[in-house]
Amino acid sequence: MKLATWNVNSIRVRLPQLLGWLADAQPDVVCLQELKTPAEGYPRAELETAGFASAVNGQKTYNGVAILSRAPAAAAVADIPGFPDEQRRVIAATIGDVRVICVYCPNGQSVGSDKYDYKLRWFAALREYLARELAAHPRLAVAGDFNVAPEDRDVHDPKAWEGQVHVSAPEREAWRALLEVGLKDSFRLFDQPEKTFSWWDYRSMAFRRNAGLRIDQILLSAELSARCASAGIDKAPRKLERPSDHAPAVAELRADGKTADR
DNA sequence: ATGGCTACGATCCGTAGA
Repeated sequence: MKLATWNVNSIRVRLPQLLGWLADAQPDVVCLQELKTPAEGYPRAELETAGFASAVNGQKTYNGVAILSRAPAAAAVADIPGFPDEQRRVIAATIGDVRVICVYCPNGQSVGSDKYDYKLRWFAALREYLARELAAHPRLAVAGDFNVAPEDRDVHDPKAWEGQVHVSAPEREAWRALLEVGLKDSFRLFDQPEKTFSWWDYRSMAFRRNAGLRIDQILLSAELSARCASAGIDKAPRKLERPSDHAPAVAELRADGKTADR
């Protein structure tokens, strides 16, 4: 199973690029963030024609998430159960033998702001949700835009970013607390090229300067980590005309029953 | 130099993203 996550920054604007990337990259499951449309504006039919079912949690203008899958998705659950929130940031579904949770974590705006406090409360609620889900589903993947660069090597210029939102110590602790329930960052299961990022600012030619952050991740339970054959970032869509500011993160899982050679 | 770009929705600017 080839699993991906991509913050598309408007599904309607990015649909041609998404369809092109689905055809090129041939993923089996794709978590999408920042749809920026309610369910009625979601291009379900076009994606079905491309071979993908959709589990959608949409919202007008902001947020919005979906899980695309070639195989049917079962037991879809929207949002974080028990955490009242107007913002549509989470959708979960089971595809084959894997429970997939797609997340669009809050941005946080600036350290100390109301939105930053919301971000930390939101992460605490997500952690409790993931602990419950992991107990019920040992084959769990949590993929999305976490809006946290976990380590300095995930930041193009750690000095310039020091203490800022996306890298502040409380955010990194909140991100790390997600792993402590029993998840691993698939990207770090493998040697990776230095300065590999998943987001680049639209401004100041940031992509050309590779001035980015690695804030999009695919977290895997122990059972799925053992099945993970590769992980990386596909920068190709970021090079197109009118791109999303994010590139897809990808992880390949071996079929059940096979074990890693490593 | 505290800007720079993109998307949205309601206008011709404000909000938000990261």
